Amino acid sequence: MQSAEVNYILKQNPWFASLPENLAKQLQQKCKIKHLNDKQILHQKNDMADGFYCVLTGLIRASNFTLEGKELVLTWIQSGNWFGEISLIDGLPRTHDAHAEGPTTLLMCPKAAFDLLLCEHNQWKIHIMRLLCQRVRATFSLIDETGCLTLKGQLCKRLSLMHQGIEEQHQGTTNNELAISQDSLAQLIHSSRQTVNKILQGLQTDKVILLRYGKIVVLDRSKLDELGKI
Amino acid sequence: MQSAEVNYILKQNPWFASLPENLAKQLQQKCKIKHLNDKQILHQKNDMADGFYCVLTGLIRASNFTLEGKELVLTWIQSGNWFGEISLIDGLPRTHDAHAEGPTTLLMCPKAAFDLLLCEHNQWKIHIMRLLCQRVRATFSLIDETGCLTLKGQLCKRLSLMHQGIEEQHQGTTNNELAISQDSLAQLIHSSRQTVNKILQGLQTDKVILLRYGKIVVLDRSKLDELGKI
DNA sequence: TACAAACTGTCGTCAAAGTGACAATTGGAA
DNA sequence: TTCCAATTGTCACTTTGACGACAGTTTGTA
Repeated sequence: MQSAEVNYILKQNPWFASLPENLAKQLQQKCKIKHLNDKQILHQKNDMADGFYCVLTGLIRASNFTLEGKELVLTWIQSGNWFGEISLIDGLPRTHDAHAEGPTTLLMCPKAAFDLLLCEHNQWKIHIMRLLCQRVRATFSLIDETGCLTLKGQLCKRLSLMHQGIEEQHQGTTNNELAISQDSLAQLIHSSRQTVNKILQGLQTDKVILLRYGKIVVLDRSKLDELGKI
Repeated sequence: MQSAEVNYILKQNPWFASLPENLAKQLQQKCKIKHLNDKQILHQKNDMADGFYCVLTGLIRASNFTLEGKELVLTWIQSGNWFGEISLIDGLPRTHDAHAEGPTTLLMCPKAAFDLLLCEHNQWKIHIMRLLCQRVRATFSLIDETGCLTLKGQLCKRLSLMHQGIEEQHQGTTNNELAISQDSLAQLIHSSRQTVNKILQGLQTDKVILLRYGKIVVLDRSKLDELGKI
């Protein structure tokens, strides 16, 4: 992967973009690229932290498992987003499993390097605090969504967020396609494939999306936004 | 309220107890005591942050409202727990309404003092980061609970946590009573009073709790823990 | 002691959504 | 080109739990 490409992806992320030039460079210099195949495990819940990550291409699925073995997806992490800081900071184990959803490329800043940054450059602490605040706010939003919205609302919200995430990365050249099966979507909102199918067909009838094999074409994101508003 | 009393309450909280002596003293010196009546509002969602708080006695209910006006309770904050740091750090508005549940006493560290601490004493940043990590982990737990557990499981988990919180504060002298209506419990787990009533009566039949007017007597917390395990 | 407000117990009804089953479609790999 | 696995579409069945209604109980207060 070209360095310019990596730079472009990183800069699309608001948190990274807000870093002072020198800090951004420091972090990037400590990172190495890591490739994962589809379904490959990055780490499991209760593993000790080995590094701080950023998704470059592909997706990371963060999930837990219930006692009965059902997978409970927390979220998908799209390109440009950093994750894994919690365990690095508090020294406790990982909160979730992390699997690659499709072939995925990551940046990885190893734990030792991360600790050194945090310890040697006091400026870093304030930016990590900001990242943590974003994490808390995003997680609160998730709770609000599941509490306030119907399944249709939750689905629209997620579709909208994913579409937005893709748009930010492929400025201008977006084809409005989300490569995702209805099965996976169901997992994401803790629902069933059949229910998701029914909702999606309703949205197709209303000309908000088009359904294709293994993907969804977004026709009207503002409508999705509206239906997913809290 | 006696200073010794305040000290005792503060020291029961793991985060505060983990602070170095000098930092704990600094924070405490900047704080003033604030009283709230039952149902009084501390702050509302979207207010700007005015300070960092700790519950001394009583309870704070953190909640949001849906578009239709239904209250969505995130959690109750029990004595010894600090809150309100998110908005102070990222400068964005409050994430939730905060109401007093019963007559409540707080410690308040005003925003200006908090900012000064954070800016002048570098040690503080690491402790605030730890607090933020705890917040994220607690919020993840909440999501896991709602996703994994049946309503009965969620209810048991919450009862267990509340009982534990009370026990920590009143060491030895606990009477095992949780002063809480079934209505409020229903709000806490986003359910209905009638359903909560049915579950609680099942638990009473199994001799896990006793039901009283406006309160619940915990007979067997280990059983509650077990039923609320993920 | 009487009264009102808050709380609890219980029932029937109804809508939302999980589940199993099975057929049809699509796309990639041999 | 053929075949297989993944995905989609659809239906009937069942469970869960929300909600309205109403009666009974407890508590504080006048």
